[in-house]
Amino acid sequence: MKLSTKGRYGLRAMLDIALFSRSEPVSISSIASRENISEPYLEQLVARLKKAGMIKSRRGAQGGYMLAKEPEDISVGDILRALEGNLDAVSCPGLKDDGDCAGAQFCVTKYVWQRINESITTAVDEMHLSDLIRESQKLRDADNSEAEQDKICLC
Amino acid sequence: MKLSTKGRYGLRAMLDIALFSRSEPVSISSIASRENISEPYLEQLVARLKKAGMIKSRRGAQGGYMLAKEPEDISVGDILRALEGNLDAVSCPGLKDDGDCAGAQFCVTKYVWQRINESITTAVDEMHLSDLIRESQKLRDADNSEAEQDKICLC
DNA sequence: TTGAAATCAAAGTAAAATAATCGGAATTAA
DNA sequence: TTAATTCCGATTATTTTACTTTGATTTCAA
Repeated sequence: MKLSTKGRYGLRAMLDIALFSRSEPVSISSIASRENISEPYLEQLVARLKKAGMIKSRRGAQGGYMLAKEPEDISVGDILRALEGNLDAVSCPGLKDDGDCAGAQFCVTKYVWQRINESITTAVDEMHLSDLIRESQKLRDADNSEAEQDKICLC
Repeated sequence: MKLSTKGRYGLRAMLDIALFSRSEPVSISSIASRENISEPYLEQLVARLKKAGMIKSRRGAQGGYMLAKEPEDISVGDILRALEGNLDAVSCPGLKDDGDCAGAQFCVTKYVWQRINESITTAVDEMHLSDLIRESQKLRDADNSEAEQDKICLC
């Protein structure tokens, strides 16, 4: 029932790209050092995000990654699904119309799984990258100290 | 992000006990054969449920398990937590007041994890064993066929 | 034109979590 | 007493996760 590092690191990477690729693409190595993720592992995550069409790349020197869509058109659910696959807590065939489950007719627990799945889906799909960017700005604005903003959270 | 068999089998076992231990306790072996779960594995699950105080046992011949509380006082969340442990999708120290996370001050993703965790908690805590019993009755009442009610769902 | 900077791709590995299995001791109703 | 049952701890097998490794390909810039 845990979100793996794929989802956690990947969402941070996505936000990093959103924040730092305004004019120029950002390289894997710069994301990796800012976010404290190993470069080769980050490569895999970024590959999934690209395959899902939410970032685009420029190869070669001075290359890197940037968003492929507007931040308000990228939901947290899109990002997590690209990284983790289906987010359903239970993938129950009885929940699909065409699903073949011998006992679906008398199955009660399927309603439980459905309710849990729906609550997760609703939560992740109503948050967007644009919300995170805005929230991030707010936190930095509120901070009037000389605090080291380089201390990062690994969640 | 998946619920393991512990949670899935365990909830079915719990509902089985609720439905079949009205007068006499039900044995591991009878639950196992009805629900199609291996006996030794089911033992482990039932041990967790007992430790959490939601079922009680009678040892020896004719022994078995029965509910330790009223079905309306047992939430699906209680059951799943007894089996799976904490249901939080991300256990982020920055979310707790006393949690020490160097970067919590500028962490934005923690709001995402919090929102997901809350949605799961709300969903599982508002469903109770009594709801499942009622739903189960409804399905059987609605069924006027001679259908084999022994075909079970493994979810 | 050439070398460095980068993405791209696929395979391999170590550790952890999950899902069981197994053997036997303790308890109790008949 | 005996058969049925819970209880308990240890062990093993399988799967998933979290990386690492290797090497190729593309592109820019000096």
